[in-house]
Amino acid sequence: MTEFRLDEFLPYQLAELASRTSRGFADLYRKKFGISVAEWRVVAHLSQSEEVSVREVHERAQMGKWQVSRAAARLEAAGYVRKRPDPEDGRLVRLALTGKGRAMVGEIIPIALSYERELLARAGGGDEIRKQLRKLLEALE
Amino acid sequence: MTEFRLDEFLPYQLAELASRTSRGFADLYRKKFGISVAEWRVVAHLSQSEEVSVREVHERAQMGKWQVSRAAARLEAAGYVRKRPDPEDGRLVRLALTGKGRAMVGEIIPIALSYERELLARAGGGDEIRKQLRKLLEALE
DNA sequence: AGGATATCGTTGCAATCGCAACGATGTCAA
DNA sequence: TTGACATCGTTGCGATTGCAACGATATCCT
Repeated sequence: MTEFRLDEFLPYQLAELASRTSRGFADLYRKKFGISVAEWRVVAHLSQSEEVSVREVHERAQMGKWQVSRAAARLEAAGYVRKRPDPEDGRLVRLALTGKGRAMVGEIIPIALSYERELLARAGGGDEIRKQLRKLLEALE
Repeated sequence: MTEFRLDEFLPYQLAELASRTSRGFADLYRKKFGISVAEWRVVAHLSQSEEVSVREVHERAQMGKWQVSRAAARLEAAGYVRKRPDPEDGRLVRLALTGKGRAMVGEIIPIALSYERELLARAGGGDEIRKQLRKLLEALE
């Protein structure tokens, strides 16, 4: 049989890295704000754009649209996000951060950046890692 | 507000890479052999070692032991894996591939390697990517 | 105009997941 | 020996996930 080492296999390594970094970071904000990874992604995306539809987040943040929908519902219930129907297209729902939501994102973003910085520092350097990851991502388009 | 781009954020990029590569590869064997990612990991690990306990797979393959247990149960039902109690320690269950299981792994491994090769080739080179991923993994220990 | 078709967001449901608790077995110490 | 404790693998159960179908709205074509 061809010899094969699972822990040298690229998809396995990536899954490992993803689950560890994602969990490590999520632990930093879940306790403080009670939001999930999906909800974090939505508010992070909303912090870039003033007002966006569910569909846009679904496409740009690579989430299922039902994930966005459910995340938005929870975020609205928690007072972080406001939902209103698009005045021009009744099918669309426009999402935007509330003041409370903006405050939360304003707290999380520095945590995110410092988490990332520390990770890259511990891996030595960082620019080279970013470059290689980008190449991989492009290869998967 | 501090500006922040989700698609430049390391944990997000890694999650993206992991889900795409994992899904892309899984599509290649799920249709043919009807096994899940967890089951693939178990058989891949079994292909390296003659006979191992559930606990060993759980530790080395970074899976919850209940995942290993359930995956092993399904694999046994499908005839890919044999389970028997350890003769020296009645608590342990020793897992091993059957002939059918070895045949399956023998088919999947070349697929895995060629999938990985193509991915790295499309990302240009590959050695540098592997090195950077290893550094990241070490940084997360 | 109006019916067929497409798109958007939501929801019902089944499968999967992780945690915690369990029974079974083994170990250790008194 | 025997009782307390540890470890192994499994399972029950609640939470999360993804898919597919749905109602509502918009667009297109005749």
